Amino acid sequence: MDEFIDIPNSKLSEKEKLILKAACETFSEKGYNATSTKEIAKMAGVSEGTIFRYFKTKNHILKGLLVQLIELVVENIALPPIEKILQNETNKDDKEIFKEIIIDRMNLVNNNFKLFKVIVSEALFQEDIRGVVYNKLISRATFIIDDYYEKMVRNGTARQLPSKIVFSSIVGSIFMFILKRNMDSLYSNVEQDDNIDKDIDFLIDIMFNGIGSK
Amino acid sequence: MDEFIDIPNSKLSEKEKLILKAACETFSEKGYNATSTKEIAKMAGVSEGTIFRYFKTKNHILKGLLVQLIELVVENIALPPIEKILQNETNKDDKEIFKEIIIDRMNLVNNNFKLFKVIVSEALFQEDIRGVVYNKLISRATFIIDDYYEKMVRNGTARQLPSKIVFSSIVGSIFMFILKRNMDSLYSNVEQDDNIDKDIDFLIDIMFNGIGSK
Amino acid sequence: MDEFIDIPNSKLSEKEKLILKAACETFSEKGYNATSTKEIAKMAGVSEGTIFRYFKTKNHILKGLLVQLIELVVENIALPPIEKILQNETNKDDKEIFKEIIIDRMNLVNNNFKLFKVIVSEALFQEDIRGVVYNKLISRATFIIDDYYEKMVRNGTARQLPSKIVFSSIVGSIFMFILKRNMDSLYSNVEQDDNIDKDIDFLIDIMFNGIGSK
Amino acid sequence: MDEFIDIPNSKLSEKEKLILKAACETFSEKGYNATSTKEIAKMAGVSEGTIFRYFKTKNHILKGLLVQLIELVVENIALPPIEKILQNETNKDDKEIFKEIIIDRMNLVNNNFKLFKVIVSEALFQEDIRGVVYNKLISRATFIIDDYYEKMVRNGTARQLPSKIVFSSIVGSIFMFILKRNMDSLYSNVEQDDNIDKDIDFLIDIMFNGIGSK
DNA sequence: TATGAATGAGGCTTCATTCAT
DNA sequence: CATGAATGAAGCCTCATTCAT
Repeated sequence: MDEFIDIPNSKLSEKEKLILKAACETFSEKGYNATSTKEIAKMAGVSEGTIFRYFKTKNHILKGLLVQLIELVVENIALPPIEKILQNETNKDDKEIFKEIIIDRMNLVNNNFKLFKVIVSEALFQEDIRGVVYNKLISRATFIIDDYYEKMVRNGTARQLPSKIVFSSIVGSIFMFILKRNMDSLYSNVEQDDNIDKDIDFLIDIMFNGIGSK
Repeated sequence: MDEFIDIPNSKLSEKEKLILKAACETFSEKGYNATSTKEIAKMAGVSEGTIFRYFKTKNHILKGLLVQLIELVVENIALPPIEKILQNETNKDDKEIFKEIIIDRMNLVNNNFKLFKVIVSEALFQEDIRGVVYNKLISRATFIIDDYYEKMVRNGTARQLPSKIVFSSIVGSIFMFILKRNMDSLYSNVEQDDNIDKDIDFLIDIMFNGIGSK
Repeated sequence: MDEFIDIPNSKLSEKEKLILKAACETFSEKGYNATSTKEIAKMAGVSEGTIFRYFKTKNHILKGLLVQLIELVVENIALPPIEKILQNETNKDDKEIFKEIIIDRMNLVNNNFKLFKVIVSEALFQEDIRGVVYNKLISRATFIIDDYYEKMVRNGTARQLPSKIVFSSIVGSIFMFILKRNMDSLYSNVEQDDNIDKDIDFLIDIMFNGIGSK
Repeated sequence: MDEFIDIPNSKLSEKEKLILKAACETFSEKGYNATSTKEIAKMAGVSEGTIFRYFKTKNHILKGLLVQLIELVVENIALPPIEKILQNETNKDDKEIFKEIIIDRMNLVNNNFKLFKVIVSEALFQEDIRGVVYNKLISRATFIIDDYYEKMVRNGTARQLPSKIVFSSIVGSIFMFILKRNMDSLYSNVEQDDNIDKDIDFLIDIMFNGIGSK
């Protein structure tokens, strides 16, 4: 329920990358089920038959994307900003570091928004995909956040609270922040004063100090 | 796609309700595309032909569900707790009221989780559904939250912040809180000390005061 | 390995009969694998989709034919001529009865030659089909022949020999007789003096008395 | 179909033999149509492309097997035992010679059972294959048997009967004898007292003297 | 000469939708 | 109104065959 997705040291061939890219594109536009292998083939610029040389099944393409996503996240999980925090040896303000992380993660999500969208949407209905997402990604993210939060508490920069609630607040806020930005840019016809840097400052401010007055 | 969704003051016939209920059930389990009309028919206990007497198209069933969702939310939008707040005349603590609202909304979501799941997952890929969701639900929710938040500011219980960031924080936190609870109950094999009441208190605490120490 | 072919009290619908007939026709001409369901559909005068309302799978069509064959044989297994012999109460000469049986069986085979051809050819390669053919048909036929032969021995009209060799001789002779007649009529361009009645007399003569002189 | 089968004095290259062997193996297991060229390639230990260097078409592989079969039979057709008979100069009993032939032929068939199976099964459906089988093999066998039988008649060891009926009896008996032995060994779970030598004696006994008492 | 990647036609099967009963 | 048989378009996938390397 988990290990049947083996994450190979996936050096993908050029063709495989082409196909996955095309699949990600079309899946994210029309959804997995509504996308035909013929469409993927056309977008990838290969014949339909070729797809099945590289992916036994249409569903295996999805799994391929999942593997990509996992690698992407895993590879990025121990990146500088987070290392810094875990090492906790800078003299930077906690909020400053937090901001770096948020920006870093936001970029990760934004740059791979389609990939996330495809995986999440299919995780809703495919048990095995869901299992992998939960075990490989969510539980890992939870662990990191918890670990980090714990450090903050020890450092005296955060107060003692149930970590799972803290998780919901932090991750939920960031997630919705990203999501809303994406949707607003699609739907809102009002021109936006898009000062993202300040926005993130506010977001962090709320995380640390809440919305309550003093 | 087909044509625009007109939200009738829909008094649904018994059969229509049966079908929508069955569709909601199966869609939420397998997804819209992966569900056949035959399955819906069987689960609803009607013939396949009957479905098409009430819904011109399979996609119209989905639209039917959307309409149901909208009515559900709209009907509940001016409910007592919110009224209280908007009237702002109680002597209750703001947090107390907030908690009531959260619990109320959480119940709404939990009781209709499948419906939400179906709509959200399809909104990801069907332009017209997405449009309706955004315009009828999200923008409305935004408006309400904004309005309420503004009151709090005026009352001096909240400090002045950009409302869209406040929205992300509040809605994101609550959303993730609900989502995580649902997922943990599915995947975590650790027995949970499920003290939801306290958890919500903490959630609100964080909203108002942040996670920062002092 | 045997019972998954359940022989229903197969009152076949008109459509099912049409499809099976068409399938038998095309299978026997081109073979099972080389026949497309589209061809069957066209020959049956129905749409391709219709086929799959009645037969879950292309292979189920074959199974359907097998069931037909079994019914055909089983229904015919206790027919008058054989009954007569088993009752053994006529004053007819054994050879006379034998001849009746052969003619009767030959007609059975000739009238359903295509059906036999299809089943036999597929039994060569499909394990489950082969199992059913062996258990339902061959072993049954063996039993009948053995039983009958034993009677002849008791009656003193046949001498004591190993029954399985007797089986090979009798069934093999008849089988090849039928087969050769069919093939000759296809390939031999010599006009045949087709005196089947006399031929059968000779065939039986050989069975009873061999080809040796005196 | 493609073109006529020319039976070259086929000295096959090593590769060709490998491919034909592999094809014979897989065809006999799964049937011609159900076997992919990729499977043949893998079993032959060559690449798929190589196959098509040696055989223009998948069907040409089958033809290649047919040629092999024909050579096999033709080469064996004038073998010592038969020569002996045709020369008719031994003092051995006719039955003795007959037995030798049967055993010899049986071995031929048994050793090349898969090849026979493949050819026969495809001859059922491929017109050109069938033609070759009939003209090159069956008519030739008929001729031999007829010739031999005629000699026996002249020698006084067999009585005068229509040769085509004699053919059916002899060939059918032997054929069924071999077939039944093969099937019984597959399906019968009863342990067999496999005294093949005696069995053949009985088979010949029946051929010469029939099953009738005295 | 040998390889195996690439192709695209075609096979089996599903399914939304229609319509006669 | 309700049914469910019929349809045929479209989907996923296989495979014989070609061809650049």
